[in-house]
Amino acid sequence: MPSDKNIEPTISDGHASAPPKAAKKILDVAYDLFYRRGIRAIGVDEIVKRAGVTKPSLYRSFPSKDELAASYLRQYDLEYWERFDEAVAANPGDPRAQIKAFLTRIGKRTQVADYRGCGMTNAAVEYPDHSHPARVVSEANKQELRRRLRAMAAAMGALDPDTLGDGLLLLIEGAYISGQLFGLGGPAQSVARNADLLIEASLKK
Amino acid sequence: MPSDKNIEPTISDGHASAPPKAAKKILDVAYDLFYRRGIRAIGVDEIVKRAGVTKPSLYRSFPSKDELAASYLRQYDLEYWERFDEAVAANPGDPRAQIKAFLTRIGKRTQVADYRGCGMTNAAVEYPDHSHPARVVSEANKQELRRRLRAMAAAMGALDPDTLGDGLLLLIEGAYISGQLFGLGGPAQSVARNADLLIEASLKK
DNA sequence: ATGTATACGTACCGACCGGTAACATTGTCA
DNA sequence: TGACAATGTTACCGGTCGGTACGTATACAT
Repeated sequence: MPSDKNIEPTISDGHASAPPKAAKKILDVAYDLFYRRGIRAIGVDEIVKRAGVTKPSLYRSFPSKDELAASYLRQYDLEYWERFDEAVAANPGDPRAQIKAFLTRIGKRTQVADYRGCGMTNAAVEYPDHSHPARVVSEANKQELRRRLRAMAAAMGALDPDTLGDGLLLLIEGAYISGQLFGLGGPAQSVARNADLLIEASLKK
Repeated sequence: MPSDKNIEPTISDGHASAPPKAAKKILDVAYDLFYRRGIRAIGVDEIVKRAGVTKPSLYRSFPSKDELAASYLRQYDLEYWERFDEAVAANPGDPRAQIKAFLTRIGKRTQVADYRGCGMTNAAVEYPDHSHPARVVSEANKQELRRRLRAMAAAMGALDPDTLGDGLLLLIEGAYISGQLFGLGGPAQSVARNADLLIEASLKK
């Protein structure tokens, strides 16, 4: 599989004005459009038009639209764990506070009129086929999220860490979805409070 | 808006062999395909082919594909509240048991390899535009679900009924989504247990 | 200056999208 | 038998889909 054609193999861009790299512009535009309006809803023509490039440029950097969608999600994955790790780093050694910080942030992000939820979740809904490149990335992201939540539930001292970890995952996914369903004033604003109640009820006495 | 062309306005079908009604076959096939594979993923050609009818027949009964999708969701809505009311009727006067029965059922339904979640939720993810006919139906269904859950939380005697109702909604949506993300053995199997823990932690002492 | 490699643009492909026009066929009831 | 409504048949529309063949421009090394 010679798919070495991806992003930024160039040197180090030492001095001024390196060529803006068509592939990067394409991925940036695709990221925005795929996330906001859905992958199936966006055609490659619109992507190249908004990126100011042409279609062959897209297909020189990405083997197919499906693979471009997978690249979008790989980028999303990176930024997702950045946000997660920020909440963790802000509360060292206190998994319960880490969760609370992460969920408070999610709860806030959902409180805008056009919130679009989680790009990973949305992609999985759009592509039920488990072998689709985008879905493969999405499922891996969710498996990792589950793993981390269960580990943190164990670190909190939960009676049944796997159940608590999964409960937190359900609340998080519920926040992503109901955030885009209800918009402002929706149920997602209470995700941190509900999570804390669930944690309290799940700890060893 | 003369959209009186829908389903079954015919008399009572007293005796044998009423014409099988193309509109019903179309809606049945569309229901199955839209739900299992997504609305955007299915073209009208495939629907009419699988239904054994022709395209003009579809457009005589439904003004557009978008409206057919909305009709699919209206049918989904009917069956959704049937299932909900079953769980309610099975536990008269006991809202906590009603919730538990409903969530136990959801948890079980998610435990198959190709579970596809909630048709309402999926449609909202596919159509971010709030004015889309399918999304209008979806949002109405979720508003009603929220209303009922909050009312039941109040009937349980929760300290903060709106927060508990919303927490249950988050768990339910999380179960729908993680059911299709993880399949067998996923977090959705614990939705009833987590809901019961959350309820326990939310009641007046 | 010239070769070479890489990045880009023009123009095009067949297939499918949702949707329609015009007409033939059928079954049902009066 | 005749009239009506529902369905089927065939052919078609413009637009968009994802994807590509092929020629051109630019940059750099020699």
